Amino acid sequence: MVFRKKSEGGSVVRRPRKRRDTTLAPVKRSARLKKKQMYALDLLATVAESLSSDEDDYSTESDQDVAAASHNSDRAAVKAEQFHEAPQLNSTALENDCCRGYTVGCDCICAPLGETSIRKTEDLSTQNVADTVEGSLIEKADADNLLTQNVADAAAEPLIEKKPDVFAEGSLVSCTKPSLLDCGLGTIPEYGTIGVCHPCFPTSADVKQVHQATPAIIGSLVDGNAAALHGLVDTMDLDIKPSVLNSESSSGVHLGGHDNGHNSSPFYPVQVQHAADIDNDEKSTRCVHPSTSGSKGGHLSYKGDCRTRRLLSTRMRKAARNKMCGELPNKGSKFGGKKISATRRRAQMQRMLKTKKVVECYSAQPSDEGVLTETSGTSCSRGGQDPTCASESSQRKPCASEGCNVKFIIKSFNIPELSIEVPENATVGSLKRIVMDAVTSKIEGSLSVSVLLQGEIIQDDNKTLHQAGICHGAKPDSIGFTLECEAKQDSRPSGLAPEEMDSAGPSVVNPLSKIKFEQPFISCTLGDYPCEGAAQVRSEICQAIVPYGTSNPDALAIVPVVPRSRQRDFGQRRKRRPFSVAEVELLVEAVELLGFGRWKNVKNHAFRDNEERTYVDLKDKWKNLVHTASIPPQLRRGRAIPPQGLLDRVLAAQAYWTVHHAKRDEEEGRD
DNA sequence: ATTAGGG
DNA sequence: CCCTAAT
Repeated sequence: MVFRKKSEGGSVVRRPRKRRDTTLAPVKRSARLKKKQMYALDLLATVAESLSSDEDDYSTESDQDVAAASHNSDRAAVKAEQFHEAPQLNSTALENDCCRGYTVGCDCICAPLGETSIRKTEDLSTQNVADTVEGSLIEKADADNLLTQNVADAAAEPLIEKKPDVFAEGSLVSCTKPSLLDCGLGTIPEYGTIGVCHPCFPTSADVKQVHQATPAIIGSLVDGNAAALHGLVDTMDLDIKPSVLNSESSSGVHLGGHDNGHNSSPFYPVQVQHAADIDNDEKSTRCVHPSTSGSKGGHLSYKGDCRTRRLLSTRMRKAARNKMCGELPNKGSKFGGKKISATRRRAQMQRMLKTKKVVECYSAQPSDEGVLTETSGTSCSRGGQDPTCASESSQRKPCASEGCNVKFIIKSFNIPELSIEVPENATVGSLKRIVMDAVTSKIEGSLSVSVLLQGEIIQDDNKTLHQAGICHGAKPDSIGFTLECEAKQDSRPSGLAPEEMDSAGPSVVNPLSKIKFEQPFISCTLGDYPCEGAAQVRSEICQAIVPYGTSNPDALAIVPVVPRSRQRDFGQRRKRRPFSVAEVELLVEAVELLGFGRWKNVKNHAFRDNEERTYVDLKDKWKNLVHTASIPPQLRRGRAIPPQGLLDRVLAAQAYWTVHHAKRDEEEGRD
């Protein structure tokens, strides 16, 4: 619903489904308009139709939803604001403070509560786990939020309690810097790749074969909460770089749950995705480091700052817009009347493909019968208590095997990058400990979870899913989650959602509940929904933690979701490289000579050899220079402000060429 | 591919 | 710096 409103906010009539409400150039506009209006009518009709059908669904279901949801939380008591804009990232156990954010990818599969009773394995210990799970869940059966915590606990605890294994990068797990990978861990000149995995569940025979993509099962029987789910964390890649290189410091930690088909829970619907899924064009290794995929060495840094978040969300929105455009491939020709459409749309499609990879790999692919069957059973059993289920079931589209049971899947989540300094004489053991500490210190923080619909973050926590537009009508890739890990800064779990705080009370803080996984919550809550949507978490990495680990090899092989190509790092941008004074001087010189506006010439004249600076950069820089120069010095902010003399030249050149351009234009106008 | 301009 | 529109 949210996105609908947004889309309606634009000029729907004139340009339905247009990505953006931008102004057309005055010229040619009228010419295009007729054609466009005709198309617009068609599209509008289509949109209206779909909207009205959706509305019907809502009208019949919303009341029940509200009723169903009311037991969950006091709507009035819950604050809407749930996002933490100022994550604290500096609490790593390491002295190194240049944490950029490491990435943890996870495949989290949600398990409806009832599923815990389903066991397909004879494995005794697995069964024990199931028992434990069942027990723990029964205790809290009616609190969906608690299940959420359980999942989070399960995912988090192994990280905290288990020791990582370290292995050199030759193993399956991932290279981060392909070009630098040839160095062994011991002699790392610049980067080493360290895999961190959790020791397998005791009953797992595959523990030692991490490099063969054997999933390590993490889980704990000790704690009832944690036992609720089994996380699989199989790999974590970590780039370690000497501090000397801090300027480029980028360490990536990848917690990759992985899956080779060797593990999925017999009693949970598990959808696992290969590590290589995301970057299947990366041959045998998956390069998960954010910096690998960027051009010019840009890093995807999750610094947790507002800007980054804003950037990410912006991009997600845009990606969503792109997707929406892409949803009408056969209608693309309708836009053909616009000349620019062809190339631009193609470019958009390319971008879209890049960003959409994530989406695609999140689309639950119920490739396996057993798993999904279990899912359906649970959903329905759960739904039985809920009137919503029945009504929705009747309305749900008949969808083969998956029925209403495709759950939300969190493929991965990002946590702040971690930079680790390790003395050369460090032992493997100490390295493991360091990595472990670093990771756990991050994980121990909290997860900030955002729910995205069509790329838009749904802010209102009190909305029912239907109200939020999350319903069976939603496209599988329309639902997304962002999980951002925030380092623990104080004892209070900042990642807790307001309602969680409300229900648990500030004084009752289960240490294991600090990490909040929204996804299981959604899965369970939505179990009654005929939701087909698979949740997606945007990140450049695709998996890591797979709960409900099991040693059942069959279950895992089931769901190899193979993405088309390596995912573009979402939100990645070029590494910021402030102009040096020398560069500014060059630029000023060039502009003094050539004038502003012909940036290609300026580039060729002064920055020909500087690959880093494009003419667009120069243009931008000039713009900024003019702005800087035009404001009083007291108001100037920033580290490297060019000397006043240079700024004066900027203003002079700007003034000169402005006049010059004006004269020229005037003359041209006369001619 | 360039240029311009908003964010 | 990014993104988009216009050329």
